[in-house]
Amino acid sequence: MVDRPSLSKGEMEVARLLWEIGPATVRQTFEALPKGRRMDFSTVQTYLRRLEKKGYAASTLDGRIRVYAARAKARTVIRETVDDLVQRLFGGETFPLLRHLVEDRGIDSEELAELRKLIVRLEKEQS
Amino acid sequence: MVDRPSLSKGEMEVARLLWEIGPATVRQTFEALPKGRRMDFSTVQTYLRRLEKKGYAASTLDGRIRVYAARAKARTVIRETVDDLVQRLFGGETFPLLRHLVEDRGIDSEELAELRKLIVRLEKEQS
DNA sequence: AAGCTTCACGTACATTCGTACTTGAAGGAC
DNA sequence: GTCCTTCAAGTACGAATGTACGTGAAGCTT
Repeated sequence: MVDRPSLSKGEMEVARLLWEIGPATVRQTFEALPKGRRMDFSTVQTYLRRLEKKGYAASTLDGRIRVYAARAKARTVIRETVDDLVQRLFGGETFPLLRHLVEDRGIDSEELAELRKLIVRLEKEQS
Repeated sequence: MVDRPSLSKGEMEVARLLWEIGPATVRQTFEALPKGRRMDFSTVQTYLRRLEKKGYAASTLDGRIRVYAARAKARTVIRETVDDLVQRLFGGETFPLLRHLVEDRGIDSEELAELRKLIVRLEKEQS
């Protein structure tokens, strides 16, 4: 529907923070960065500005402080992003990515159980 | 190990073709593009050149024709790429991506069965 | 042998990206 | 009311990206 330019890697990180902590100031977003991920305050500011320009966020001034809120749903952006990746890296096939995830990277038994539940549910729905 | 600059989206598409069809000339790669994916011959050429420069491919001249071969394994590149995505878009958690794949996008019953087999096998291995 | 076709190779060029720094206003501390 | 801190907003700037075009040599066609 709305056609937005796609997110760059850096923008993605910041968008994720916005989804996680809800509407937030630059500083709050900055502080929500995963420890170990160093990024200048003003870099975060730039990303937020760019997110707004691209239509992924909206901001308002609260007094003299600007507050950013996500405008696109995480689910939607994830779908678009993963679609694109699947196209480019897997030629459009989803399953290889799925297989990669469960085979080639540590999935612990808890997640495995969780996944199994998911599958059982889906199998029921499909029958 | 080898530290390569990451692949851009366009480079990814072309790298995938190289993995798929094996060592290939620019033309062969060009012709392996999915129908519907228009890209100039010389754009493909540029991507192959850049893949080589980044260390993902190697080429040799066969007479006057240059032949490109993948140098990085698909599996490795996929791991790196997906790792990066998971970091940025999911804050490092793999499971949400997995859930997205099975829930939010059509997975048919055949794939579901396949996935189930995978899981059963992994559960055995883990126990 | 003259002309088309196909390459390799170099070059181009606007846009986006990552990553900030600067300036000036507003608030708070003392 | 002076100084320090914190913002917003503007600007910066080289590297990477998407997407080609130009040139000149080699080979193919007739």
